[in-house]
Amino acid sequence: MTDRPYHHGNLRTALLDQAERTVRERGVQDLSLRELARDVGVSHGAPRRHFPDRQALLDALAQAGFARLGGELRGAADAAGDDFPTRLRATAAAYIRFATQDAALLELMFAGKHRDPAGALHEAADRAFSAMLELIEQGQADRALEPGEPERVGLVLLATMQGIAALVNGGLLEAEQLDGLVADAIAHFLRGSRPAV
Amino acid sequence: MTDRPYHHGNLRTALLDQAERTVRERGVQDLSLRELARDVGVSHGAPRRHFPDRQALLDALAQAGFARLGGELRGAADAAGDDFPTRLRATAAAYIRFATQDAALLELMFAGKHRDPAGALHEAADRAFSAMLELIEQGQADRALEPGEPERVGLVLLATMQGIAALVNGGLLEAEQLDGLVADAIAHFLRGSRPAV
DNA sequence: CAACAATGTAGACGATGCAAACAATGATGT
DNA sequence: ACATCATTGTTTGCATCGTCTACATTGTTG
Repeated sequence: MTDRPYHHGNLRTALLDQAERTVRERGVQDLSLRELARDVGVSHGAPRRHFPDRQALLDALAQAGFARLGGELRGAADAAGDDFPTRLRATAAAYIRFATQDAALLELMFAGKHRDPAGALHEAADRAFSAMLELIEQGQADRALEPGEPERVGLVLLATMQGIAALVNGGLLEAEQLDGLVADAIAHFLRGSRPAV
Repeated sequence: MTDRPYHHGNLRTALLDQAERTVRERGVQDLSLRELARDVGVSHGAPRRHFPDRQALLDALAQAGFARLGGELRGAADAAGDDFPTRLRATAAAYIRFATQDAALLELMFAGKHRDPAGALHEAADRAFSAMLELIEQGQADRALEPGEPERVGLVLLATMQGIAALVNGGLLEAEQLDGLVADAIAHFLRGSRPAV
């Protein structure tokens, strides 16, 4: 019919890219495999070769999202210098930025409807959050945080970030209140885990 | 055709009840208006009289969810006696219980895809969270929390709870770690907002 | 160059959300 | 009591979607 080549070349990544764009603009609900195929210029059955069903595509999207989030968290921390509180604030800001700019994607990552609970997606999440763990360890080494298992205190921090993201994305928090809330939360966190000298 | 009465009597609440059940058991994605109508024993066009489209039904579900959440938070606090930390822990436990038992509903409440950002749903959410605000005020009166705007410190607490819920529901946290994380988070919160006497 | 695997196409099926036309019931005013 | 009217369900139709199967094309490999 058309004169495009029979084989796309890299359909899989093209689909993922376009899917991420559509999810960001219109949400997960509005992501249609058929429309995706149309956007990429391929028949509606083609995506099936790379993603056996819709959920598989969503899982892959979530996994890629964790990879990107981890990179942005590390990048923010690295660019923030050596001072621990500064690094902490920068990492938190990066998390919130990701969460607000890719709200639907974040929702997808935390959807809990995935096919392989203990599989690749979980590993991708752990890799992303290891950036936070390393930050916690630095804080403990700098005696800004009390000693103890980094995982435990890291989870508290992660939960707070994720919760703030949920509030903003849910519309329960005005945009002007966002920065203040993040600052308050970080301050709370630092004071709450300051070692008893 | 069948011998059931032409008018259902209270279709709207019947639909909401069945919808809440289906959402709890199979998630929001699997909620179909047509199946809902079949379950309630009515033609597939009937729900349209009460909910013009699917999103309207979801909005109503979310709104009812906030009402129920608020009730459970208040109930837990009231049943916990007078001691502030005890009340705080009880309220947090109630929040987490709701969040884990009705994970999909909670996701719906925080979905941010609602039709009326500043409307009835927002008010329902505020009413629900006013239970937390009153708790904060008691904590300040008891000098367990530093003085200041209750909204600000309340948001930090709410975000932490919601974040923990997201982690569990997302499968990033094992069930055995849940109670410990909640305890850690509450401890952090109390220490982080203890007044400097 | 011939077999084979990988990749994309085409058509079908059942289910869904939404819309409009129609039917039955309940309420209201006189 | 009865006609009128709004409310509430029913039925039919349509476009879209996800998935499945049979088939076509391309790239690779022995």
